[in-house]
Amino acid sequence: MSRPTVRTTAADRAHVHIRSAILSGELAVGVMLSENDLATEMAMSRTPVRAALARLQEEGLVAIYPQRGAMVRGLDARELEEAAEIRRALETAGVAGAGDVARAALLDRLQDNIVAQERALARGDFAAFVPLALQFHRGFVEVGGNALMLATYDRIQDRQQLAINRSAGRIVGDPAQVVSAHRDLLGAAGSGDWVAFSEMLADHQARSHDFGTAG
Amino acid sequence: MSRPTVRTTAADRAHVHIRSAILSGELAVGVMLSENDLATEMAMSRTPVRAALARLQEEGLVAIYPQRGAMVRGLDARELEEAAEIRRALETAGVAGAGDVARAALLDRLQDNIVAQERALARGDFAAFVPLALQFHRGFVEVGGNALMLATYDRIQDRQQLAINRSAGRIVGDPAQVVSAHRDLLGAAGSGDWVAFSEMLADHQARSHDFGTAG
DNA sequence: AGGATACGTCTGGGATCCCAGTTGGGCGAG
DNA sequence: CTCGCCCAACTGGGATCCCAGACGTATCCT
Repeated sequence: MSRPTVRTTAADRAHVHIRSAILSGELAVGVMLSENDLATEMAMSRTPVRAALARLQEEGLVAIYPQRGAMVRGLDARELEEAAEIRRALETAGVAGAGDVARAALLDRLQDNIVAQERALARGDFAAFVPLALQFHRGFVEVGGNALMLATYDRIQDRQQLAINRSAGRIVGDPAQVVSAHRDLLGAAGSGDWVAFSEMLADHQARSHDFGTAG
Repeated sequence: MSRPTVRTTAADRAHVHIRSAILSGELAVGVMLSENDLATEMAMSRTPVRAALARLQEEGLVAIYPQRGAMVRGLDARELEEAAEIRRALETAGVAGAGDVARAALLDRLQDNIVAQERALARGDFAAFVPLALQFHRGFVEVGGNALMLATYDRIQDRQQLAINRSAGRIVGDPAQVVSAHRDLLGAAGSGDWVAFSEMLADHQARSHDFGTAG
């Protein structure tokens, strides 16, 4: 009954450790990361740390300068806008590619999600609202049933997480308007009108200054 | 005037080497890759080879089984279809996000490309046609001016390359019809009608059995 | 005093060594 | 002859060591 597959590799531990440190804002943008320091801090060799940094570089969270060090990468406004455009494309594609039954199931699920969003905003709990909003938007990709697309979306999505935590609760835009837009989006998605969905989403992203907040 | 930045790292060399070997079909799907063999073959240590394999795993070209080895990953029909759907979403988004001047410039460029496609097909030179077709489709993403989106597209695209080389010249669908579809796509893109573009592209992909061929 | 230079110390990249886990083949028992 | 077990030869993961390159600083010359 042993589970040999769960063997958590040190490189993975290093990866999630550094990653969460960056996303949580514990490691500020621009700080130089030393393989040595990270290794000693996590009580392991430099080898897994280097592997983790390489992965993080591919994910776009750090930039490795040869013979210089690794720096926590920030995202400029342009990059955030580009990420938003990609998410819009994928969410739209998800809605467009969804079958009727999947759409119906999505409607149920996200309707509950919206209620939770309203409750969170009503008590001013932004920390609870942000994950709900992210999950809400992700649902439109999930409904398409395209695993590769969902993985691509997630890859883009979590660099967004960085900017969100940077702005720390400072939500741009009227909360009520955001929830209202979410409701409209869900309506368009439920009826399968992906053209309208895409345009509403563009508007929604622009109004909530989506790059930098939860949208 | 020295260019110290061109210092090509051994890990990069290993990466492009293995990558091209896989994409060219030199390394068949399913074969096990040994870090030792690869290292000795390329006259380097296992360290850069391992880094390269890790990158290739993230790119989806190989699968690494712990304590077992790395296997060249194949793509099943479902994955190819999913990739096609993503490419469609991104090409559509590129067209939708393009400005007027960029679209006009694209029209010029791709018109020449289509002529080259016709010439290649006329002399039955599929080896020349495939890169042209890939470049053609990529143009719709380029025109959007979203660097991150283009990078995402490329990541998805080159796993397609694998399937293309697998089918080795066996183009499914009528060549004349393919070029005709390309011409229609360019027309829709030139007028900025991204909705029509998306639907035509879906049809085009389905007709040419896009997953597995050049499309 | 100002600037060019040389050196010490940091960085990451690569090589080598060691270890645990996996596997498949061979040998022995039934 | 067949089945099961055991061992030997692989695998990749991690640790350690060594190396070349990049900076910062101190120093020396002008």
